[in-house]
Amino acid sequence: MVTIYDIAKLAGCSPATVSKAFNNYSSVKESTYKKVMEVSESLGYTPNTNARALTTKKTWLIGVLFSEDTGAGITHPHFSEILQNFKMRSSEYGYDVLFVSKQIGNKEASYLEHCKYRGLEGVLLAMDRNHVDEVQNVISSGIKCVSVEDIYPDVPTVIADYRMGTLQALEYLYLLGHRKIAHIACPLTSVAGRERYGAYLEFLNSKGLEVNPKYIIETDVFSHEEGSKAAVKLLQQCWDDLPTAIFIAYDDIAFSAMSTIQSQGFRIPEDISVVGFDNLKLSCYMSPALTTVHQDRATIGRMAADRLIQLIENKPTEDALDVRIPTKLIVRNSCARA
Amino acid sequence: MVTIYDIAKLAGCSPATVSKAFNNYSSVKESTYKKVMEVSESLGYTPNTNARALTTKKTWLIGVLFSEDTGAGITHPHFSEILQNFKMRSSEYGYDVLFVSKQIGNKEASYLEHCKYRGLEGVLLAMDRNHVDEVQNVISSGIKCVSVEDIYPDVPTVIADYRMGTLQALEYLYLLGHRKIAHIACPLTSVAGRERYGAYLEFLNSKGLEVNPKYIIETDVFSHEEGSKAAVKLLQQCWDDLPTAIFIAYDDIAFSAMSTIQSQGFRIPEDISVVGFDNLKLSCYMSPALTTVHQDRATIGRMAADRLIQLIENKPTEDALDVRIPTKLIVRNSCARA
DNA sequence: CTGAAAGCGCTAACAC
DNA sequence: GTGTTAGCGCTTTCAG
Repeated sequence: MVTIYDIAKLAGCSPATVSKAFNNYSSVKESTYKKVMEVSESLGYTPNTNARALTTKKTWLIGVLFSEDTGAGITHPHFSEILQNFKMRSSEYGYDVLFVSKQIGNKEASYLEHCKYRGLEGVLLAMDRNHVDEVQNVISSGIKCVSVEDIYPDVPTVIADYRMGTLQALEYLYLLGHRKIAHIACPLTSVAGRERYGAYLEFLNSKGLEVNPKYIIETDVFSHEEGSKAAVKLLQQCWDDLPTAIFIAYDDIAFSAMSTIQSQGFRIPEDISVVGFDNLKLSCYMSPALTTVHQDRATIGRMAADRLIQLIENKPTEDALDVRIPTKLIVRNSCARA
Repeated sequence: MVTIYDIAKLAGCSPATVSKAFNNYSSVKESTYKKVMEVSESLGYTPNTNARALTTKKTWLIGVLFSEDTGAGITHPHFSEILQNFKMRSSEYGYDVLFVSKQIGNKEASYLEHCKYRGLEGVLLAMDRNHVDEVQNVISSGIKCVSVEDIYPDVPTVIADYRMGTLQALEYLYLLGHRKIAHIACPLTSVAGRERYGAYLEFLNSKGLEVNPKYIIETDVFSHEEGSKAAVKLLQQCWDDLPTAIFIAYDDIAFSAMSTIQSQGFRIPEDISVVGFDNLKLSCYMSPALTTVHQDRATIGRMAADRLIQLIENKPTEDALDVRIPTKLIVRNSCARA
């Protein structure tokens, strides 16, 4: 391994000067800077982060904390896109991204221990409620955090404006004349589930529509399978007074719900209109193409990185603690006039 | 920050002993071991990787190299699932997973420089051909590598058996009586594209079927949009002699191709049968549900981790350089008798 | 079984 | 402008 000592020797200067050259100290003379760079180039020198971090206490390392349950986490198209953008933005600032784990060597460890072990300067939180306590420990430890999935007290949050999106979807259905609008909610343990459900109730209220409990189905997990189950249940429990439209809180669930509804002999949108939420890539290839609420995951990922790094570097910000990214209704073919 | 010195003082022993305790040296007396653990527990001690790595030269760090072009990389459902499993398996062995980037602090760097900078012990390769030279540099540097996407000389590879999968798909169509089988290939710059296309030709040959160039469409990128374009082109160029079945080398492309074919007035499977490849989660929610070739991404991810860590730890292996994971045909509703 | 001491590669005062 | 020196937190001989 090439070190600054090797370079110092060949460049005819001290290790300290080499270090300074690499850290762009203005005091280093132009000519010695060049000499140093020349030599290190020829030796194929790369600085060693571990040594650097040991003295500076700066690791340039950010952790990401994702659920690892099947179907969740980075496997989920929503999060993978956020992660991708988060990673790219972090890199631009010079920070590297590491998966937080529960393992140190061959020992089980807590998330917090792992974060400390690696000297993570900040952590992106994208965990479900299944591990709140552990996550709360990380937050309480003082490590800088930003969340893109759940809401924790005092932790900056970058999430799509779920209320806005829900209202956009429902307003659209309302304009098409729908008054009997059902709702298939995603798990109410999630912010997405709660806020979309809350906005649904708010909307009905604001329009003076009655809240029919039979029109509301709550799913247990974020998964395709749930959609079929929910659709079956919905149709069953209001067979005598079917809704004319369904607002489904999550595209992935909408896909399977649609397919189930169709297999029960209903036409979409002629018999029942459907609006989803998320605008997953495939929603346009459903038949009919799904009308849904788009959320801007690229912006979420990038902005989460911006905020986290602001925090890490103690930069002032004017952003609110809870930042909401505007949504947009994407109209396709899954809705018709009532 | 709590260090071994703090612990040594309180536990009434030397820092060296603390270190030994934490590294499970058998020479440490049971009672002092307990004392050390007790104290470090109460102080909330966590060892510091940077210091550790500096002396041991072992970072317990593995890099993952993914394409960052839109639609590729971890955003791609295929890779995100591989990555998820790779990460989980690596953690079990005590290795942490870091994204390789092209940035060191605020300086642009090569992948190799970044790997050296972070002291990565191994790298998972999942890059497209757009950056072969850079990837080749990493490989040549001696850093241990395993590929799940492309094939590089002397680099262990864990990929699904694309030939097997293709043959399964085509054999099935053949049994249904299809003789005019078209092929929409994914980019031939990829192993997936080449091998599936190659197996397609091999199959036609083996059955004594004529290769009709009009029945073959090559797409340029892995994306939904390509599917529509390819479908339009295919239908156009063999309007007077349509195929009765299409083998589409990639589900994502199949989704949009199907939707385009249907919008042109053809029924699937009555007029045209379709088989895809990959068994993406959503293939069962297409209408009709897509018959496709399943590849076992969980196994690929896990096995890639196993192999990489074997390499890192110089463990002997009996695995071939190029490991192929068996595929399975998943029969749904997109094919009918010819 | 335990401890002293050297050193991993680098940075940061402080002298010069 | 440049060099000397100490030290970051840990592991690892080697004595004892």
